Amino acid sequence: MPPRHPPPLANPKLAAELAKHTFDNEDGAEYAGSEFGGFGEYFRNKKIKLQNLDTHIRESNNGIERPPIFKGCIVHVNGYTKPSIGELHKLVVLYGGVFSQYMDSKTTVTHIIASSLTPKKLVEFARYRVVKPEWITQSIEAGKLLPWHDFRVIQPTGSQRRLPVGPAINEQKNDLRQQSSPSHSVSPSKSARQREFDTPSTVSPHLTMTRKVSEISSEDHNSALLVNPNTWKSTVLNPEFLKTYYGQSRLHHLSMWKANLKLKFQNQISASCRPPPKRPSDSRVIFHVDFDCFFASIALRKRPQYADKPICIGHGGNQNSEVSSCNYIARDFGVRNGMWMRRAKELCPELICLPYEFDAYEEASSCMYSVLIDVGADKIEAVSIDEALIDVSSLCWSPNDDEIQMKSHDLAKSIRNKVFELTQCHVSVGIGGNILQAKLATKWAKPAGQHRVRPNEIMQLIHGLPVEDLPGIGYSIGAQLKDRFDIEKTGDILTIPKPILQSVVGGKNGDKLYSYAHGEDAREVGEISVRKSVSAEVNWGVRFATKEQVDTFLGSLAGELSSRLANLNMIGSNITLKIYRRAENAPLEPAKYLGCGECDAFSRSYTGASPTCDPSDISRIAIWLLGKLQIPVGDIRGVGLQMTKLVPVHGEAGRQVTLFQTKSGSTEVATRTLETLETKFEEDHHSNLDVRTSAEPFIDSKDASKPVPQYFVPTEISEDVLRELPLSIQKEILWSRRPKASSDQDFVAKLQDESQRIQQYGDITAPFRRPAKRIGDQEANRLKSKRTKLGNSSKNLNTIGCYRSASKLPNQENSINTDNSWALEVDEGILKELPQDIRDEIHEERRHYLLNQPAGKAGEEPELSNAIQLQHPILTFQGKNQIDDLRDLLHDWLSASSAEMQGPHMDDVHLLEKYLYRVVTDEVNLNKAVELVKWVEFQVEKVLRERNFHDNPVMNQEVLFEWLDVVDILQKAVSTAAEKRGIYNIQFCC
DNA sequence: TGTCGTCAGTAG
DNA sequence: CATCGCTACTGACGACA
Repeated sequence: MPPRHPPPLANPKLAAELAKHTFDNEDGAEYAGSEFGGFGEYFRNKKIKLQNLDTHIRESNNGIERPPIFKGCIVHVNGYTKPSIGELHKLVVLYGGVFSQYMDSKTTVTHIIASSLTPKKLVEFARYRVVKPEWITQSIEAGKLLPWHDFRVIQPTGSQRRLPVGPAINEQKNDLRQQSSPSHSVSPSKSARQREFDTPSTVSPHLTMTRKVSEISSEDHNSALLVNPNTWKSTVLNPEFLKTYYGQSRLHHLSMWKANLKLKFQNQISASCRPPPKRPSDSRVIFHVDFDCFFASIALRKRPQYADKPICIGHGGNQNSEVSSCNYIARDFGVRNGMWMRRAKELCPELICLPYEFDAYEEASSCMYSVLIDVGADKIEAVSIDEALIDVSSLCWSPNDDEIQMKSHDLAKSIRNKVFELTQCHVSVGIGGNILQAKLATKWAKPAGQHRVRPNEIMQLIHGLPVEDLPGIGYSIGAQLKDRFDIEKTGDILTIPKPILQSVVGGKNGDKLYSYAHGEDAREVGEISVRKSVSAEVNWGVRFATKEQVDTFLGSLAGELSSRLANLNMIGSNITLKIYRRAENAPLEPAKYLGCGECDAFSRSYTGASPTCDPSDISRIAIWLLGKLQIPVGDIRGVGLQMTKLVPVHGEAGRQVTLFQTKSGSTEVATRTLETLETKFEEDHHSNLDVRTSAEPFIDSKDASKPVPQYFVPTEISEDVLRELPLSIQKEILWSRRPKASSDQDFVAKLQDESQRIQQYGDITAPFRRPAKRIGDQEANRLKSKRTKLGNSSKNLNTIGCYRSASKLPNQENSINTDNSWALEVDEGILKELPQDIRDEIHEERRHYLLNQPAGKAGEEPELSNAIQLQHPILTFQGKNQIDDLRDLLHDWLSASSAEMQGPHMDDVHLLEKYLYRVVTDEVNLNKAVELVKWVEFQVEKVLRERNFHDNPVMNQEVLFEWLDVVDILQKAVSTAAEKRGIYNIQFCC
């Protein structure tokens, strides 16, 4: 047994954490006197302890005088840093500064040290001096406090998006990046040691040239890159991409295999009528069966000549491909899975790289599983293609431990022999009293062996293991434990009071660590779990130069997701788009060919009222979601689509499947799955089922000839999205939105009140009915000539680069729309009216927007009609959409009404009001709306002046007020709409 | 207090 | 030439009602 509770002060980092910890409001039972005698009392006064710690630091460097470089500085460290938080603490204190452990005291903190910040922290710390750790180390080297500006992590606004990428600066940034936090990287599980090679390597001479030009856009860069047809073929622009990519991606295969196997064995369990006997948790025998370096072993079957040579599996033997598996000879050289080939070859120059054989893996795997099925275990759980758990308690357990030892060894031996017979590959078997123990035992079993962890050995065995060997503990948590507590071994976990541990790694992780450190594991083999998400993503070969390319690829990815859902007979109502964006300081091309390099991840999701698996629904939603992210298309390095809130397709199970490309046989699998899933769903997801049953029926259910449609019908879908949907669905949505009790006061409610308007005034709904894909050429040309008046911005408007979302969903409407494209169309006349600061802001937005437009390929101007419909719709009112026609219309309306001595008809006013509102928000033409309001005002005054001249002045005054009210209402609508887009103080002076 | 959206981490 | 950096799940945390 490891010492459970050594004196805390033996470990300075722990002492620091303890000192930070507040013991208020915690159940004292966890560390009552008997367990952690004196802790609470000893650390009652945190400040004293901190001072003690700092004194301790100063004294430990006996006598050496150090300049008080950081005098007056109060320094706080955020996230992982190199040097670590502990070392920085020491340095700051040694050189005269004060170290602040507390986040909540950041108001008094003078500097925050961080290698990099998550996007959230970037915002949170925007007002603080956030500096790289080098500020500390270099200041000490220089012997004086260096200006913090030179080390800032957050660049001042204005230059955030585009930094000059001249070679010298780039080089420096790469240096910094190598030390940056893994939390910022796409693959945090990769060690920093490996990632440091993820720096730009050889690029084509052409690209090298372009990189020397400052201010080159990522879109231009991509255009240049894609000129090479071979490169183009490897990217997502190739229509064949998904097929070839997924065919060759090891990680894709691993994930798919895992999911399929899991499903298969869960079905088998639920299909078997005999429920396995429930056993107490202390009388179980679990086997963990695992192929030894699976891929490598398979490769060697056909190539026995390499059996005694170091080999590995990867795509091509070149520098930046990843080692996916390697044999034990290669491991002796230090080669590891996931390592880049270049590094592996450095470690082992003789290393031979062999190709993948995905089909062979499946075959060998199924042999192993057939052996395991024949064992007659109580339960079986597929962990992955090469790894499984079986619960053999019925076969092996006995009150006598020696008997368990004997029985389990015989069984393990026979499993290993049978699998080897069938596959010529070795499996190792780990045996233990729970999953944790079995998996750990496998480490001792390998290679080609078996090992059982006896109950009396378990603690001793576990306590010397690196914490990362525990399930669920990876690179990140491991690093935190090392940084914060200086802990690397599992046994040391128990030296930390649980609440303090939890304050660092989180509550659940803390619990898990504690029970694992005691050798306990509550999980059971073959636990049934319902699939909660289906997703498809690509983070390699993603290079876009235009928005059209992104849309097309999102379409393909939506198709992929749709067909995966269909194969599972699933539909879902929540779609999440995930985007990897090239990190601020990352080079335009990472070291890995077409890799994503260092990225920031963003996601946006949308929940509809009823589930779907329709590819065009998914595609439209995805495109719309991307609009919310405002990411320059050239910086997109990864795209993912995920469907959640899943429900199984009821009834005609086969029908949905046949709508999509389906592998032969998968229908059968899916159908078998169905009952299991539905049963499970009804147990687990009552509320989810409600979603479907409560949705509006879109097609008369009495019409039995039609299939029940699974349309995706968001209740609060934006008009943007609505317009993109097929006409039939649009109508159904409008119907489902039919008015309940609409208050005259509630403008928004009136906007929802569509269906009545359809009947009364057909024209107002014209924008909904317009097939968004088809705008007539005539109309497009007229629009073009109109747009040209905006001057040199017209090209950018039409070629598109930045996504936009004109309207947002309720609850997601933030104070200011971050879309800055609106700035382009603010009328110069209006601009003059605005206060100076707002004018500046608009100019800045214009600059920013234009800067972020990817230039279309020279000589390949996208088709105008196509480009326009991607921009925004031209809304029609009573059949008119051109400003002059509309003026005529309004003129006639006013003249006719006033000729009859009438005030306005309020229905007409509301229609116009709504139209103008949407001209601003959806058509994104503030100028047009303002001009129309001015026109109405002008007409009102003019017409009424004329009437005044002839008729009863008293009558006319009442009517006059009514009409002036109309002007007021319209002005308000336009102002409100403009504010929604972040434009204030609109002037309506005629 | 519960629910939702987003982000991060993990395994194989 | 290169290269094929996926996917399902859990958990934390802040915003919101």
